[in-house]
Amino acid sequence: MSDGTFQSPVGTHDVLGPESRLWEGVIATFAQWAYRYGFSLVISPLFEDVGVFHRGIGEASDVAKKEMYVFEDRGGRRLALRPEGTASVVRAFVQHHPTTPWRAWYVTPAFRYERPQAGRYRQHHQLGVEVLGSDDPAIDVEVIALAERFYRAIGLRRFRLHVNSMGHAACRGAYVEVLKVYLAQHVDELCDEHQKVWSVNPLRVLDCKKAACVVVTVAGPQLPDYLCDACREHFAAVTQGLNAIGIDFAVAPRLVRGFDYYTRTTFEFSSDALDAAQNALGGGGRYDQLAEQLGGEPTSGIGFGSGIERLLLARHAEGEGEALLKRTVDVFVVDTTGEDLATKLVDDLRVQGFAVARAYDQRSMKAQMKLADRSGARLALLVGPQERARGEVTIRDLRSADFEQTQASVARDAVVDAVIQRLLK
RNA sequence: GUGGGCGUAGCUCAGUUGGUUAGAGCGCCAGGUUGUGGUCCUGGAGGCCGCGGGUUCGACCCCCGUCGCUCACCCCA
Repeated sequence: MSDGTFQSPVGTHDVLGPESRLWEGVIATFAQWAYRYGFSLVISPLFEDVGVFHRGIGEASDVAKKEMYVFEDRGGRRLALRPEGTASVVRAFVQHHPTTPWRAWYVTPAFRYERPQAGRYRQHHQLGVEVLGSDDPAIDVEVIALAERFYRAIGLRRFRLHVNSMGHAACRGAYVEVLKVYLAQHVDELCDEHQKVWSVNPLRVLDCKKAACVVVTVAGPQLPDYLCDACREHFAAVTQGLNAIGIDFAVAPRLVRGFDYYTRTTFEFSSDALDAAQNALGGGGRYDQLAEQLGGEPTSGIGFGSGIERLLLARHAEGEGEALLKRTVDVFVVDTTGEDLATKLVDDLRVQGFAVARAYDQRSMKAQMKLADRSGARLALLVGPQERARGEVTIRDLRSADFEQTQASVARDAVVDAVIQRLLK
């Protein structure tokens, strides 16, 4: 638009009411579940030294290579807007040395420069958790369980969980060598793109959805077969733990995630209600090298992140959540005295804990009643010249069919009690 | 980064082979009911037809450009 007005930049969006109610619900639910699992909120800057992300997520990854918002500030510092949540949190851990195991949750925008499409934005929003300072498989289980329980709590049902282990540096390294040899023998069978770039990061080929690559990799060496004893035992403990608490999952030997920092446990939740192009609800895994890569002591960690837009998209696709859109108030105050008696009445009721709305601009009784109806209020309180003269307020039940009978006037001093009695009985 | 579809009222959309005052539904405001919502009736406000240029006697309509939205590829959340 070039008519002198502005609009939100490409790939970004404003969320207004009533849709924002859905966001409130999702975030509040996550905060509640994170609290249950012992996590504390961490708030960290939206931008970091670009090195935090380069060293964290890997310079070869698509996100670091071509999707980051990098800029220089007035002091000549090279900064980047966060493309994901984990690297910043680990940087904060390294900087502040909190006691371990440290359990943090976050909700944050994330920025990636890419062409927007369904379920994909330049600014999207993630919520997630990180645990640093222990490699106990019980923690892997808890992190996965939190994600699963949270998804169910917001109403999702049609999703599945895939888990895998990527091993640690040594056993994954050994696997990558074997994979390279295998891929070298089958180069001409790969998809067009990977025929050229497979050797840069052979693990990426496992992630390729093209039929050609899938055929080759399914028949090739599988990562779980190359795990060292320690990693194998760790993974067995994770799957055993998931079984113990009744969480359904499937082992996906070819599941590797987009960021380089993952080790051992990796997992992804995908929605069956969404198209494959954007069915990833969230995922995560263990990153036992990341703290060290960011200059800290070797510290193992694990976390997961989930996109809020995706969660809402998936829930919508499942036909859930629409009922949450309707916001209502408890009481609507109608005042036609011209003396603003509503101001005190509204304040009294809000202090008592009620959600209260009123009309403004001296509108007619009829117009105010119409607003009262649309507000979804259970009760309307009417103050007009008659009530003012008698020191009363008329209470009307907006939900009852025979409102003529249930309408009653009470003394101004008794209004709060009357409302309490009608709404809390 | 590459390609397809689409830009008309706050929202969802009509708009005939190019023809002069651009429409509907919903929403909003007011009145019918001089103090009473949910139904109904009547009226009203609200549009540089995304923006710029071109063709034409004449453009919402055709052409070019541009910006934006959207979908797909890639990758992800």
